[in-house]
Amino acid sequence: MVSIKDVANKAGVAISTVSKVLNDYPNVSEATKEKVMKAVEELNFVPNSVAAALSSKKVGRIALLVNLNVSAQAIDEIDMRYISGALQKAMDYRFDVITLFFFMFRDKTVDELIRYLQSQSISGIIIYGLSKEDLVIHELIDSKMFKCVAIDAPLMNDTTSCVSIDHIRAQYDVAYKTIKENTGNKVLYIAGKRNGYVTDDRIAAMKMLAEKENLVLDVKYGEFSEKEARELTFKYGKKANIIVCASDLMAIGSMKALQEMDIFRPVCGFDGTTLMGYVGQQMNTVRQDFEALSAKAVEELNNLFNGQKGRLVEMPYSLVQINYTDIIV
Amino acid sequence: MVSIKDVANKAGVAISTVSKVLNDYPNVSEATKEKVMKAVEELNFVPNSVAAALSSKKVGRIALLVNLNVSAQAIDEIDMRYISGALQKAMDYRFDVITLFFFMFRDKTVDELIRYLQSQSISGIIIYGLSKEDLVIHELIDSKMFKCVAIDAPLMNDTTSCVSIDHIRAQYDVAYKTIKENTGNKVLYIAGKRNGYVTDDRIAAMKMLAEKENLVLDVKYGEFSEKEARELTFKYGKKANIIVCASDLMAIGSMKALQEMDIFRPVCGFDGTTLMGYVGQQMNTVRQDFEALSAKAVEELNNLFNGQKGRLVEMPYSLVQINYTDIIV
DNA sequence: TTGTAGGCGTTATCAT
DNA sequence: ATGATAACGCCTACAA
Repeated sequence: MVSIKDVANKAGVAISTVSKVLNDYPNVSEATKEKVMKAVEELNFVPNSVAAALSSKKVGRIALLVNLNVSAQAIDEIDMRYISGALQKAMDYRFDVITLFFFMFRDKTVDELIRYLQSQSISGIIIYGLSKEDLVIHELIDSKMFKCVAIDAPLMNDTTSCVSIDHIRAQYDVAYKTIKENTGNKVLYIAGKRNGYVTDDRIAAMKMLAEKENLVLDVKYGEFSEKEARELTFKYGKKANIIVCASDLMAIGSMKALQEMDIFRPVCGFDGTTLMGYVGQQMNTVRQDFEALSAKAVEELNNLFNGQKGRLVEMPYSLVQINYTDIIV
Repeated sequence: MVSIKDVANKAGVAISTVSKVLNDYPNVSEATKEKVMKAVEELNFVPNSVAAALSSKKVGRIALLVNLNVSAQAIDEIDMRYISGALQKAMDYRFDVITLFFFMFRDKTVDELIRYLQSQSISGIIIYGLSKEDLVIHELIDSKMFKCVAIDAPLMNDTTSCVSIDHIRAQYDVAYKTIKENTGNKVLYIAGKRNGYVTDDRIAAMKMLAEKENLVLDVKYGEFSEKEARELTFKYGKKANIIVCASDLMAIGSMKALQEMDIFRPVCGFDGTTLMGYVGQQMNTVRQDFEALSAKAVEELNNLFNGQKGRLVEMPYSLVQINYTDIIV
């Protein structure tokens, strides 16, 4: 393996000089800079990132904390896009990244989690799919030992940012559109997880809409479960005119139930997953660009590393309908 | 951060002694072993894996090389299970793992890839979704610089193992079952990728079956594309009695086409993804346990690390039908 | 502007 | 059986 030493020899300078060139230090003459870069080229030198991580207290290693829901595969799509988006962006910043799943730390304490992350020289964390019940992760954030970026969870402090779309407006928009395209004022809202971060926001949006448009709003918690949405629809679907769901998965569950009941109700979802293309029925949904969200999270982590304070970063969304012929490839 | 030095101080021994205890070296007395472990407990010491990786030429860092197909989300399910299975097992062996996608190295040469992996102190690699066209990856394997385990690609040498189900038998079985459950002897086989590893095996299986059962076999390449399968079905579906597909995704594409053509043909798939539950039509398929496959790959990597030669590891499969109510949760 | 030297946390080789 | 001590490859004051 060619090391910085080899480069230094070849360039006829000291190791530290090479290091300075490589890390964009000031006070290096153009001449030596060129000599060094030439040697780097010729030797195909790639710095050993493990050694770098050990040596410097510099940032550069980040962990993706993914709340994998192993049973629902529409979730797989979202998580996969999160991971893919983050890894791509991380390459730009030359961050090393390790991927971790919540379930790996199921019975661990914060301290154990922290020590594990330290043992990996992790300095930044991106958290996907956090819900209020994940106490350990919250303690982790509160510890302020690491720079954090949470996706879709409005947890900000000096070391923590949040990247998210405007769930209130998005939920409002998609429901409004669906209502205007159809008739009736009785809407069943199948919300997400009780006490979920986005859940409360979205319910608030629905209440606003109900007030403005004079709707009779029935709110039930579907726990982001397709099955639950299905059952709620069997129970309450008939007496509603329109069904608004807090996720595509639940929208599909609801729609399938309606089909089995042999009645029609317009249903709208949330997320814009390709799975929506398989249902046969066109539904409005909110399209989020999960890869872009995740890439932005990496960027934001970099900002935090550079001394910026935590903040909310809002990302765009769009209203779409997803057809089978759109998603296949 | 508590280091090995702190442990040594607390236990009243030398750093090297602590290291020996921690790494199960021989020639350490029970007494000191206990002293050290007690100090470890009390200090909640977790060894810094980055430092360990730098210091020792020991194995322990592995890379997951995933051929992410960003457009097909049934693929997401499979890849997610691969990743999840590997990460779980890796924890048991205390392997550090980094996840990489093929597209990250799209225009890179083998040498660049090798240097990157070296810069990460990677000693083992698991490869998912390899096809014959991925030249760089093949060169990587041939270089024998790393221990490799390929999933579903029969590439073995002294440093490379393969973990896979028996694709020939599986394809034979699922097709046989479907044929026996229905009538007619004209079967359209929508194969996978031209020159794909599993593709050729499965085509061989179909030919065997055709001979034994006196079938008229029509083989077309669907490239594992749902869209392609859909179009092939529009073209050739009518004159077949039965359609056998090399993936669930293609089976779904085919089935959807049949539905639009308003004709019925039994279709069977391959993989056992949950997406099959959304089609409404029951289809036979081969269920693979992707997490188990991936976990086995990690195990096999460990075997290779321990001096074992590369080999083929065969995993079980089963024939199933997937219902909507089975998959939702 | 450049180079020297100490350190990051471990592992591993040698003495003892 | 135990303990110094030199790597591992890089970063970073600090000295020159």
